[in-house]
Amino acid sequence: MPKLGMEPIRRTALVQATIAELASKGSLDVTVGQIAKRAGMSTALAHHYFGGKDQIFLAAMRQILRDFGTEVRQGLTRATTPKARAVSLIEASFSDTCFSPQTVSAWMTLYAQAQTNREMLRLLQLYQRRLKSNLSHALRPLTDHPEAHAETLAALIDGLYLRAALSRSQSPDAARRTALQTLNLLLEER
Amino acid sequence: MPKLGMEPIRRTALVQATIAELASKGSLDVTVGQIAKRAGMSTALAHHYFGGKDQIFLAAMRQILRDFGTEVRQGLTRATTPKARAVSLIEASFSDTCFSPQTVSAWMTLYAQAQTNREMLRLLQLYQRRLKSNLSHALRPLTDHPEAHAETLAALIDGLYLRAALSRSQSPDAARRTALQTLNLLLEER
Amino acid sequence: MPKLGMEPIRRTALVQATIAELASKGSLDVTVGQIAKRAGMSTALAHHYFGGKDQIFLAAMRQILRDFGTEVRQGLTRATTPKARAVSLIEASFSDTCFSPQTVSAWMTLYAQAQTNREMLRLLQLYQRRLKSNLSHALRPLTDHPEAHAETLAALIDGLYLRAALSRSQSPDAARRTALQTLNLLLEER
Amino acid sequence: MPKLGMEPIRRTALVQATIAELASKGSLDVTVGQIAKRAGMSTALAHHYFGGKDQIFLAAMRQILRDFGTEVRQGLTRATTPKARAVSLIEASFSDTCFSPQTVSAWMTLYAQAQTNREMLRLLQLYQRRLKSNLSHALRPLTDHPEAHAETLAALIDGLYLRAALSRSQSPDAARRTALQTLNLLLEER
DNA sequence: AATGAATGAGGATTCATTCAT
DNA sequence: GATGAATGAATCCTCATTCAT
Repeated sequence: MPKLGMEPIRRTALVQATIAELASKGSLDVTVGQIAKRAGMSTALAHHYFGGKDQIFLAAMRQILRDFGTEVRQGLTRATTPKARAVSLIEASFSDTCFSPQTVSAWMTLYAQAQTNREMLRLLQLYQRRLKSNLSHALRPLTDHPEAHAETLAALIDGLYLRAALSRSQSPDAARRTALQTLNLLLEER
Repeated sequence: MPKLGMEPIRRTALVQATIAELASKGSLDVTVGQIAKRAGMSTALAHHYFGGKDQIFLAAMRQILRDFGTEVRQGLTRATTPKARAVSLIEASFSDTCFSPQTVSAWMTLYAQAQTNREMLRLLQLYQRRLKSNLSHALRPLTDHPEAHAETLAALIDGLYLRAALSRSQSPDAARRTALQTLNLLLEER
Repeated sequence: MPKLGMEPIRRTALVQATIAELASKGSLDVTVGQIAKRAGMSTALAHHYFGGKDQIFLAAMRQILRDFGTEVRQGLTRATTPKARAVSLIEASFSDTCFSPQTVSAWMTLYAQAQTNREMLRLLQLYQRRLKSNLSHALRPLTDHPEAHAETLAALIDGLYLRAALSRSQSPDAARRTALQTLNLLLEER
Repeated sequence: MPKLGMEPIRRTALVQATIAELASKGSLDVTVGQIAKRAGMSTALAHHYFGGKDQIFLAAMRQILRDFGTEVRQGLTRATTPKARAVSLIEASFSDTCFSPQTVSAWMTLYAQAQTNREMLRLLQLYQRRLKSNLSHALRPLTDHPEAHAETLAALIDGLYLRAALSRSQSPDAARRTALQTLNLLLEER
């Protein structure tokens, strides 16, 4: 019997390498060769396990979103009140990991690719729906317009993230504060 | 005898062609060859006038932002009250032209490129600063926190645009309404 | 304990798979991976039993010629007169099996490969000699020039086959009739 | 103005190089790189002028058929009687150039490719139709069955060529004689 | 001013084959 | 006997860029 069970190991390694390479290059211009090299294997093996560059990329994006989702869920678990749940969603969106180079790169990749790549678009929409649904669920006990406010907050979070991640005109911290203030404003409304 | 004054004509043609190509491809995968062909000249000439692909792209981005800026300024001119000025800024951000394929493509390009390309980043920051400054200027007579509210609105606009442009989970129209409602909310606050 | 007698089973399976794959692809562009998969084993095992792709192909060609040979012999057995023997040779050459996709593919492969592959050439020559020898043997009681006529008929059969197999400008049936008419003509000669 | 008119030169060079490479390799396994190198240019240029490997190959095949066609036409021009025309067609089919390595390779390529490549098939059919039509035209004054006899002779020519070209069991000369004898036989028939 | 010509460098992908288990 | 693992080498193709005219 041959060496067994390498597939998950290799796939994981490739996904990690993709994320790392994405971060170090800071752009989408990452070749399968670079990824494979970083993952310690031949390009042929990378293709063998993923079928193609697109799928490697997709797997990397999925991983990043999965990690983010885990963080979000942990925050929600710790929160005991509806308000605390909303706050935790905002804080997860501006955590340090969200601003690591690879995560920023990945998000920008996702935005750029979503225009042409069906799967990427689906992935992005999944995230967007989840954020909004989490927010509206948290806001339901607190306002008469949970849906509308969730939409506002979700968009605000994305916009603040974009500005903080790319232009540094605002620090992540300031972005988080702005989001929290808007949350308060939305809830105070009579 | 050489034709005189060709430079601005050629440059304009190339910029227009870049924007058009960006729109039709819906992605950054546009080659100099395609651009030059659409502009009715050789790739060599395109290089001659711009020096390289990056600079052609940059010029195209600049043009798009310039066009957007013009639209914004026209809206501001027509507005007679501070509130109307703020509304016009929002409306300009969700106008039809902003959602044309080429503009969406251009914005995503800008976000993606801003990570690695210094000039692209500068351009993006320029837009961001201008939007915020326009907003805060409009809000100044209306609120005690023009800066903070401008920041909030600017980010919200970007986030709503992103969602409306990419995922169609929201229509441009709904995005505009959300922004306007938030504007009202911010101004109603005592 | 090792399974015994697997070798012939595996080899047969691979040969059949090769022929099938040749047919479904309709060309020589068949990979060892595809063959092995169809045969239900790993590529490594295919190599283990055959040593290399060339030998797998060769074995497949041999099998096809062997099958054809069997058909020919059965036809000859059923024929009771010299003329009937000649007719049966012609009919075997234009039987349905000869025009099945895999057989056509195999013949073209053989012709193409014969230029560079010694074994393939030998195989082709074997077939050609056998056809001519079968024909001349059948014609011997019927004509003064069995060798010459056999050569003519053999070439005619190959040429008609080629035309019918590839271009469909002629149906297999028409090809057979043409060959039979020429046979008659050759025998009528005084 | 740039260096002009290179296109036909380059295309010709590539076609010649393809034919030469086909001959020296004796098989279809010829890469664009090898062809380009032999033609003294980069692979990129080869692609530039032809668009792809298939089209380079196709152009080479066309050239070979064109050359053959020219030879045929010259033979026909010199022939003064119908019989002489038929003879000249046969002789053109077994001329020395037809048996040069590159021509043989090209024919085998054509047969093999015709199965999958639409254009190659069309080319082959073109040749087959032309040969038959030339033959039937020549035979018309000489027999009551020009069509049938043309078909027989065309197929016989192809079959004899195949045997002479590949297996050397027969010399080109013997093949020609066999074809001529069959021609006589077909015309003597009452 | 303008361009056809030309290429080097690289990139995704494929595949026959080998090896350790 | 059997196979998953792994790869080197090759192939087609693309593209930004340069150059001579």
